Amino acid sequence: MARPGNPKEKIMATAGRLFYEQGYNATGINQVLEEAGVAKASLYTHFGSKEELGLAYLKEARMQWFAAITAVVEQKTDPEDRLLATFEFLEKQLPLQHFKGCRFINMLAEIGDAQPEMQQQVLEHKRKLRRYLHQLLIAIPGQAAAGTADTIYLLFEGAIVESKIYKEIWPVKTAKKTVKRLISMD
Amino acid sequence: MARPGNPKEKIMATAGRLFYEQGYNATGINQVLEEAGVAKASLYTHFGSKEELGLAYLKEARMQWFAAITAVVEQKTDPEDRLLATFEFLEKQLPLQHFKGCRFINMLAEIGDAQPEMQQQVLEHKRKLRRYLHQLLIAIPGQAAAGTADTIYLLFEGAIVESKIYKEIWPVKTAKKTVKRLISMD
DNA sequence: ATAATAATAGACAAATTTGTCTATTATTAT
DNA sequence: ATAATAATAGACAAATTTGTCTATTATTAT
Repeated sequence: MARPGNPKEKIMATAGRLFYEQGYNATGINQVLEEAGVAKASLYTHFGSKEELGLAYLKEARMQWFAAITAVVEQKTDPEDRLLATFEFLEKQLPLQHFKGCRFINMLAEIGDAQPEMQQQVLEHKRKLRRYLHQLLIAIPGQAAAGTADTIYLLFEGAIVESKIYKEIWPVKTAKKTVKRLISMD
Repeated sequence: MARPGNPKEKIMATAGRLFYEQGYNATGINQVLEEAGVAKASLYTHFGSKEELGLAYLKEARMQWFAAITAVVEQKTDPEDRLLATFEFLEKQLPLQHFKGCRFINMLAEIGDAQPEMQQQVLEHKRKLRRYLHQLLIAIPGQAAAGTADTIYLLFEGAIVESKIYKEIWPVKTAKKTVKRLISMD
């Protein structure tokens, strides 16, 4: 079961996969260790506890998620195409991940007020996404934004969550269609 | 810790509260028993396992949730008011529940493909909600529906999820405003 | 009143979970 | 080459988890 990379990276990769596939609480540290092919002490020297591993997971996921979505958006030059590319990102990504939904929303459902740092990571991730969509919208000439940016944000988030529930892509397509309609209204 | 009702009802009430507040996996059977003031054997005669209790919880929650939302909708007679009343239901309900979000989406984040019956309950709950919103929309004269009903559904769901993340009510207000705008377009 | 049923307290088991610690081996830097 | 550092295997502990079982008590129906 040896995997490429140093023990810390192996733990991060395996935990990232298992937390997403099975959930944070349903994944034991022993399974992570076993599938990563790494000694238990390595986990506790690099991360102090399971909770810190969970926090590291969220931080890593934030970075990777934004890297992935911006990479797709930056392939486009037209402002409208750039906004719509965020939904095309979902259309490609969600089926590839077997409609497991959003890592952050999933984690938030599992943790409580006893883990404020994790809650904070989720909140900051979503704030950043909200700002990002807002920026993409106001880059389109003649878009006053106002409530429209938040509507787009709600549709984006709704699309992720519902495609998880139905394990179908129509929520993303519907959201994208509505966004097109909204930005052609003003 | 004696609570009103027979043991089965006490377990349902306590599990319903704890699963929602703490999450399903984070809530042990012993805590449910202790807070319900009920013997362990009572749980295992009425429900065969924790998983069956989880399933009963979802079924009960489905019933109660629809009873609550339809009660609010049925106070209105004007079709447009009836559709908007669903968002007013959220505006009232979510803060009262301290923005814990949707019981079904929360549960879905915790369970995997090993619990298909629970997944099915979530799916059927959401299908029913989707149909319900569709019906409320097409009752408004001059509404062709088409994709609009699903857009409203996505905004409704997005509003629940995001108000949980931000612990603020603006997502519901934004969603409601957009729905008003959408139905006055055609 | 009495018999049948339901519920209780709580011991117990088996498995699992997070986390620590030790002795040994491998890797890296000088 | 050698010393310092990193990683390993795995025993061990303490707590927790789900679930079973027993002997006793309370409730309900006749």
